[in-house]
Amino acid sequence: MSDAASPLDAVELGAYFALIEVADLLRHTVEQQLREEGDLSYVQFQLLARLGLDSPTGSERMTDLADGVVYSRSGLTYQAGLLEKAQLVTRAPAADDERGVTVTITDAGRARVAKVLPGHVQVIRDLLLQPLAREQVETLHAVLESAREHMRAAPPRSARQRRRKRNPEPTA
Amino acid sequence: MSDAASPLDAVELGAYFALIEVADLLRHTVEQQLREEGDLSYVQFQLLARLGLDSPTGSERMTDLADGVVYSRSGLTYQAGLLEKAQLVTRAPAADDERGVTVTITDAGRARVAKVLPGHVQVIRDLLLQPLAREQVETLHAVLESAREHMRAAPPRSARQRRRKRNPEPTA
DNA sequence: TATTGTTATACTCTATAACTATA
DNA sequence: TATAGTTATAGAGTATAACAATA
Repeated sequence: MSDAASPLDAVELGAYFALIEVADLLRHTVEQQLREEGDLSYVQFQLLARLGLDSPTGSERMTDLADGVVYSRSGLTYQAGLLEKAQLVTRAPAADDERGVTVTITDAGRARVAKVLPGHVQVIRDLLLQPLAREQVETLHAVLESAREHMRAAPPRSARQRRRKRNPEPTA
Repeated sequence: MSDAASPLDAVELGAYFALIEVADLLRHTVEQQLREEGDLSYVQFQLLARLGLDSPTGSERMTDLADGVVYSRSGLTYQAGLLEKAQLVTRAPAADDERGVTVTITDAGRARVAKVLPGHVQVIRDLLLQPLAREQVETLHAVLESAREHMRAAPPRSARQRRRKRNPEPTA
């Protein structure tokens, strides 16, 4: 609760900058791969992966789908619209709640994910995992998992109004 | 060199997804903070930080400035233009090479960085560092540093034409 | 009244290609 | 010929606010 924010030391700063750069570089490369091999943006891939790999039914409500992928509702509507236009998902009124919309992945959607996945994995391996010892991957996992849990639990300290909480990733 | 890409195991996948989500969440929060407290985008902040905190002279060539921050030359021109319009940097022909342009941070630019830095540090602390033990921060740093080094050295395997190599962060 | 989702709109950012000028 | 940087342009994505429909 000190209000004189002490500067970060070299290790803290290094961890932060390395995190940002590594993630940025990785994401940029993955985005290219997804675009070239599957004509998908990263967000679109995430949505398809949630539906195709995570959901047992291949369906999810818009609201649930938004969690962890998008920061605004209209953003999800936009992306879902693109996926629908590309025939990769369908949208239909939710069975139980007339206000809701259920998004369902199509066979073409599943095929698209399958088409893109090997290349995706390859990028992650080549770019991120390759130089790391197994033990390092394990610590990386553990530490980032702590951070993630904390971030999900702690909404921005600065009392910003909550937007969308973000949630689990595909368990592929 | 196996061409049948074996899938990633749970730990590898977890490390990847956690990395993406943590970085995304952190970046999103930092971007809000920078926008609100300093009317800066993250890229603009990075550029100012390079000039103000890294460079002894407060000046850098466009090309050097691009490294590590931006993926296209026109993108840098655009951002530098915004910073110049906001009086945070100046642009002038390079002394030695008539083709080049030297970007220099102004006093107002330095002031802007100073204004924004405490809040920036606070976000990183609260959101990323707070739940981690010192030892975890150290391993995180070490592991990500390996990954970063590897990424910088290894251009996209898939033989993509090189865009811009990316480089060091502010040593603030 | 609160929630779900869409629409309209405006804006920011990015990238490609064509171009100018200097090395 | 190659490099530095800009410009024109076009497209993708995001967010806010207003709105309609249902709970």
